[in-house]
Amino acid sequence: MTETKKSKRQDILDAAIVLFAERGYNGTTVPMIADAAKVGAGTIYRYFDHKESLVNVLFQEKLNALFEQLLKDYPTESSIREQFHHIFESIHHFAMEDTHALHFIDSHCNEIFLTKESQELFDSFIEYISNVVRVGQERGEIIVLQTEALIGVVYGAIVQILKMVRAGTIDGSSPLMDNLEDCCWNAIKAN
Amino acid sequence: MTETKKSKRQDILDAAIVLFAERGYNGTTVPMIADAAKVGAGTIYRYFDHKESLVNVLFQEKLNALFEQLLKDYPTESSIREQFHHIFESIHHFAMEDTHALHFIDSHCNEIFLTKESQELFDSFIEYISNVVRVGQERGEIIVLQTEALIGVVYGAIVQILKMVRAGTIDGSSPLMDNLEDCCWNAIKAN
Amino acid sequence: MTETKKSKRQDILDAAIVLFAERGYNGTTVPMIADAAKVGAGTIYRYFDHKESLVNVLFQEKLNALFEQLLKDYPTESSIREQFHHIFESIHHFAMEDTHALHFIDSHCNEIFLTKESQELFDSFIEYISNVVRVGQERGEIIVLQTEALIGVVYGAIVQILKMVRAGTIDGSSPLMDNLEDCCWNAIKAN
Amino acid sequence: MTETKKSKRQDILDAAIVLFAERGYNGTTVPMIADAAKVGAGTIYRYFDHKESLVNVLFQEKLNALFEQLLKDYPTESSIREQFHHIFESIHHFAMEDTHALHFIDSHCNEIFLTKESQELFDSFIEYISNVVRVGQERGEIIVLQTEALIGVVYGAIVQILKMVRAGTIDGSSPLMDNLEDCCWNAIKAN
DNA sequence: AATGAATGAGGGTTCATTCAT
DNA sequence: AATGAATGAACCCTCATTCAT
Repeated sequence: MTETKKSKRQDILDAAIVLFAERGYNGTTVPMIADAAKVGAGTIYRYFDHKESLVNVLFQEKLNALFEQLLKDYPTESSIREQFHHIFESIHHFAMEDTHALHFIDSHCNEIFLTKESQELFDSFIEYISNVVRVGQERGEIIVLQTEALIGVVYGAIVQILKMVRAGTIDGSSPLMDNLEDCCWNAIKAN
Repeated sequence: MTETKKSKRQDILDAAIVLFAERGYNGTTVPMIADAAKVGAGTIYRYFDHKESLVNVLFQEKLNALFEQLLKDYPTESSIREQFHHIFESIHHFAMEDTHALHFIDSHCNEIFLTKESQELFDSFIEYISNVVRVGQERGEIIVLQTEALIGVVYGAIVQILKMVRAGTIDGSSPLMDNLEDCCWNAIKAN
Repeated sequence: MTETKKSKRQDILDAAIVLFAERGYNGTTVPMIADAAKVGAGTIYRYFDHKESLVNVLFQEKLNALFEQLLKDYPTESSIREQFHHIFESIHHFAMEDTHALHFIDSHCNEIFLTKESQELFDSFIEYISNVVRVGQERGEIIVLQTEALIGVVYGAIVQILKMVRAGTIDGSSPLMDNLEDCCWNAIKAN
Repeated sequence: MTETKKSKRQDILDAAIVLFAERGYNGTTVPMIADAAKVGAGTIYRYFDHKESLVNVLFQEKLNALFEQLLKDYPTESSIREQFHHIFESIHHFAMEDTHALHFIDSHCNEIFLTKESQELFDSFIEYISNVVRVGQERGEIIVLQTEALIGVVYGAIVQILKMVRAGTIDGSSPLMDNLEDCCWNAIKAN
């Protein structure tokens, strides 16, 4: 066959993330995933111990991909504003390339079926950004308020924007997104 | 009995919102709700046609409550900045009074089991705020960018902040919240 | 309704023991039990945590019933021969009253899904008979050979006889059974 | 390779009997057998039509082996007591050589998945012994009671003894086993 | 000949919903 | 009006069997 022949495992992951993003973990049944992935229901269990295992693998894989995007060409030596630009752009880029991943991560990051490992990975992602904010505060580029709160403002704004891009409410291309980055920065910049 | 004797219906709604907020609609079973409400499982069906009906009633009641909070003493004649303050404060107040409601609304507002009516109510809520932003843009108080995008920034930021307050990550009392309101405003104010 | 109205729980147990005796635990499905008991499959789970729980409850209930039969009017002061008679008769009586119970006990007593409690109950049953044999050996009524081995001979013989009665191969009524009791006794009596 | 290289077919049978004896037919999965036999799951289906076919082949092969053991050097001309000795010894020998076979046969001889052929082979085995008992009765060496019942006593006793040997409860070596043979004989001998 | 990935029917179990009490 | 026992459809998962390699 000349069809794109990814592995079944990947087919399953690809089908699952769409459904999890759209319907949530508990609203998605294993047969739904099997149908969407065009595999038998039993096949899913050759690659994943159980449904929870699948969602955790997916969560970690996507979060790692986001993390890699973030760390790629990270401008360690630049100003915090430029680092902020890099972060915003990375997340934006990630959301554009993998339409469902960011929404999936955001809507599942507090669920009780996430393993400790999944939760810690998410925490380390937040921690990474927290450090940038902290340094920005020390350097006087970012206002001095409880760091977590500032993360909340920016994280909430970015994720919501990208949810809207995904929903088609707003357009995810260049001029608007650059302006929205400025908006987010303005929320936390000093002065 | 001298206990607070609200109606069974209210007991059910009160129990359900906590569970829906914490575990999601699909992660919450009807027996769970019945137990938490201290009623028989069958009793729920005397007040609600089915589980979907219950979640829609809850969604609309809570959203209407939020809406009422918003409209109460709304400063129609004031500056957009002052209107923004009112909106921020209203949502904040709502979230403080009813710990689970805002998170419940936000985490369920895109679910497929919401009726058209529920969705339209949510849309009208967003539309109400959109109009404020639009007027602000006309008056030169708010930057001129696609209105929906600005709503997204502010809505995303506020909801995330209040989720963190709920989780105990940040403190929801006065000085910090006032500053965070400024942050949100800075994100969209003109110049 | 004027039908015999035992509890559903008892209906389930009554249906299950027949199936377990005839097809074994693993050869019996929960729907089979539900059909035979004329209850919904879900009803079984109102009374038993899971299938393993059901089989253990059944095992212990039946073994306790056998034990009670054994202890009822037990001739503590009589000769070992008379005690042997009582034991044989008790097991025989038990097997006649509850056609499937003895075969069920015997065919499941070594299964891995039995809980420690079930196993210990069975051990205590065997131990009870062992003590009789031991005393018989001390009194010179029973030959001196490893006690467990003698138990094996008699237990194996009795159970096999009663399996055959159950299968219709032999008749379980008085004259024959008395003679078979003598056979079993002759196997272990002194001289 | 210098390893004992029996056929795959034999590897499968050897693995299967251990599992069937320990876990029962329904408690044993085909992948379990494949793993234990160190063959692919599919390979089993090159040698056996399906799982039922495998268990029937095994049942018949083992029963034939037992039968052969029994017929080897059978003392046709000797006294019934000597024939009894031969039978007891043959079964004992068989059980010592092939630890799981006798238990497998006994625990599966009434199962519904046995083919008519398997059942008839088992019946013919019992019938063979029955004839010995019958002649013994005619010759006045064995008590006159329903033949099947006497078979039950002796068969049940022997099988139970050998199960206990297998379980390690009693020792299967000479002095004890000879005494147990006497026990069994005493159960059915005339006078 | 041999494999083991793939399948889907059917297993044990849960749960939204009904209904006799 | 209120209950919770009862139900059976549908859940997650297993496993006998097939088949491309």
